[in-house]
Amino acid sequence: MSNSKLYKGSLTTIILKLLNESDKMYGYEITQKVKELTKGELKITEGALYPALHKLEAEGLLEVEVKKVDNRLRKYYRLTENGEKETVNKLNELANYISTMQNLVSPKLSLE
Amino acid sequence: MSNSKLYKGSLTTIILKLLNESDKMYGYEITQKVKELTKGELKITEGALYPALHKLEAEGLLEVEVKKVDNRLRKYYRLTENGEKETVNKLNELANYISTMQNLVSPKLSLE
DNA sequence: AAATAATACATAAGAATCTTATACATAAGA
DNA sequence: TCTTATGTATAAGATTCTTATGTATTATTT
Repeated sequence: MSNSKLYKGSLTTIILKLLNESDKMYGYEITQKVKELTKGELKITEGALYPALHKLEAEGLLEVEVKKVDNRLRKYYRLTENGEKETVNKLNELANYISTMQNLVSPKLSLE
Repeated sequence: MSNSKLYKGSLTTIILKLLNESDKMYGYEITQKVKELTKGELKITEGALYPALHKLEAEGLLEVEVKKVDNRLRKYYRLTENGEKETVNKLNELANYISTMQNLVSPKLSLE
């Protein structure tokens, strides 16, 4: 995803949030969207993406619709009801993470 | 560390930053400090911490000083010169990560 | 006095997530 | 024609963490 290890664990959050905005998306589209939105900072590899999508589907957070476009296969994913709930959870977790980490690394206001 | 998977990959950054502030610390002290600073949000387990410290030492980012206090062993860690440089890198990576993720998940300002 | 919690370190098996490599297939561009 | 782009998929290996276990001393509680 990036040379930084911090992105480890973030992929699910990213997928859910993008699907929450875009209604339905297919895998390759997600990789391109992320590359575009982050101006190349973050590149989702297929080896990470597809297993993640399959897992989310298996967990009932995503549902699939297969389409053939230009004689090529596309698997469109969209959030299920549980998927929408989980999106809220994941976004809260991200906000918490950011807050906690900022608190940990920001120079403390010293009272001495 | 937490029920949230987002913390995966953050431990090194946390350790380096704490040592950057506190000059020298020992492992158990780090776990307590993190618990205190995050008000219990984040608990560093020994199974994660000690291997991480050993790895940082092996990489030459930390150096160790063993002391006996109250007949109990303490291994004080402090940043080496390279460790200080790497701390800067890690903090930049964190700032980048936060910025990128906020950009990804924040509702976009639509121009349409 | 005895049991438990706290302090202090360590490692090993397994889970989870990602990288890297490979595979297949079609369409578009050089 | 060869490479790049589009599109999905999996498998081996690396990395990081969880959970469990082990050892040892000191402090606290029962």
